[in-house]
Amino acid sequence: MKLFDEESFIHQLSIDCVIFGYKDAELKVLISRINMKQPLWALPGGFIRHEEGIDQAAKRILEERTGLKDIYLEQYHVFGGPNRINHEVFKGLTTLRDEWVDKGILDESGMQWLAKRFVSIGYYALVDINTTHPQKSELDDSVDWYNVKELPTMIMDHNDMVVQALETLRLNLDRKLIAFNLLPETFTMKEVQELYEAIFDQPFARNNFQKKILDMNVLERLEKKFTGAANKAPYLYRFQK
Amino acid sequence: MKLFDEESFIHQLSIDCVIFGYKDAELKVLISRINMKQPLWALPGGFIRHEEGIDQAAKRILEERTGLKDIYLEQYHVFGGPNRINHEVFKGLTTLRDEWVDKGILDESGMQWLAKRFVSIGYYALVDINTTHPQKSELDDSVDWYNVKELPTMIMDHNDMVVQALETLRLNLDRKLIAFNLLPETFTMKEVQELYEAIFDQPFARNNFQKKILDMNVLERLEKKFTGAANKAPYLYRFQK
DNA sequence: TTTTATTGTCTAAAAAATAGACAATAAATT
DNA sequence: AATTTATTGTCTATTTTTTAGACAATAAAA
Repeated sequence: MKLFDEESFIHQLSIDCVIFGYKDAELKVLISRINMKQPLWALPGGFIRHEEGIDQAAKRILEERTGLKDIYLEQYHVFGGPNRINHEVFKGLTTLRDEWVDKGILDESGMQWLAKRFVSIGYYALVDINTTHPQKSELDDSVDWYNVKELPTMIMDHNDMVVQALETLRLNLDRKLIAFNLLPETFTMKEVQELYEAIFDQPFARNNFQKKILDMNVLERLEKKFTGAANKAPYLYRFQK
Repeated sequence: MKLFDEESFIHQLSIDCVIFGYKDAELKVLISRINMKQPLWALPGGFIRHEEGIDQAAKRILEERTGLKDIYLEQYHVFGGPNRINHEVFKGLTTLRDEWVDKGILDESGMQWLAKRFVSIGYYALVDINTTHPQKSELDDSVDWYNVKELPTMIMDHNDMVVQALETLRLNLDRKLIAFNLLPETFTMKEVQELYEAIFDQPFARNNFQKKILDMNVLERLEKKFTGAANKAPYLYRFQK
């Protein structure tokens, strides 16, 4: 099967996904290492089919590249500089060309397509790492979580795409109540706070933070959690809305 | 000269501009009536050249379609439904086809291109109507200001594009200090307030509104304005930042 | 039994937003 | 010339929100 079937897709328009995850009090991003002779890191991305809407395309692309299903993605910015060309992948493909052409997954017109200048729509989402198990596709060597503060150098402007997605995330965190997507089914208030501190990369006052979150009126308080620690047991909360 | 030269542009990707203007305490939008047998209303839009960035393209398109120069446009949303096809304009073109093909401004491949499904990047801006004089292009019968509350029915999803642009405008008005673009060089506080009331479609308290605006520290107070009215003369202000 | 660490909540203080009041003023009215 | 009217600019009081400080409750360790 042809991997880059230029007939099926809108040309020169792509989608890239910034998937934030959270674990061990650290904010992470899902990044794939592309299956090439020399390693290339990139956000999970792809192209838009003629018969699908862009939101739908973003969902499909994310699933194809990472196996993640039913993730709510939100578009946040379009990246369209005049020379936005994927030199890195194109260079990698040329070294693989003969092998892949033989296998029938790449042909000349596919190569020409990928060498063009692309405009890319950035989408972002937040997921709970504990319940999310990315599966790499045949395009990639790996799909893994990287600490947002220690990202590898990615192709094109993908590092900048993450920076801008993070800005959008911070702006929308309270308004859209998306933070709770990053937490397990039940959680303590301390866990919520650590999550906020990871996302904003700054500390919050415990007393006022608790009040602010409870005043949102979207959390249900459950029983206390006996942690075995030498202190008062915290309540567990569940997100409801 | 060929009007729709499909070779020069990225296919299936367009830009549409929502230009807000303000006059007589009313918020207006710049809308063109396309030069067709039967009238079609549309936002000023166009396509992206291979060698230009999208922001640059938006500026060029706006100038080509309306004559407006040096307007700061900001992208706000991408519209990419699965069947986003410009039926209206295509239908209009078919009735003009023979005439235009004769003139050499349209050919078969141009028609095929325009019949495709398009993803459109929405841009918006604010301008001072008093110092802005839109000039229609040869594509259009007219380019005119319409009250945002009484817009004509436009092609495709252009009415929805305006709604979403207005939401973005309201969210960003204070943060980006764009309101003052809608006012003449010097203005009174009452004029600023009327502008805000037009944009938000709601009244503000005069005393507190004045305080809020002055606390932004971006206005310079000039001399008083002798209006000839039977009351205290208001100060004039100038935007400086 | 006392100590320690952490949680939940209360209150005080500070800051910001809202509402009410009034003096200043330019022209119209008397 | 004095008074009235309409509008502007600003001040203060009030309310609401945010921030900071304090302390009781609690589970286990000492």
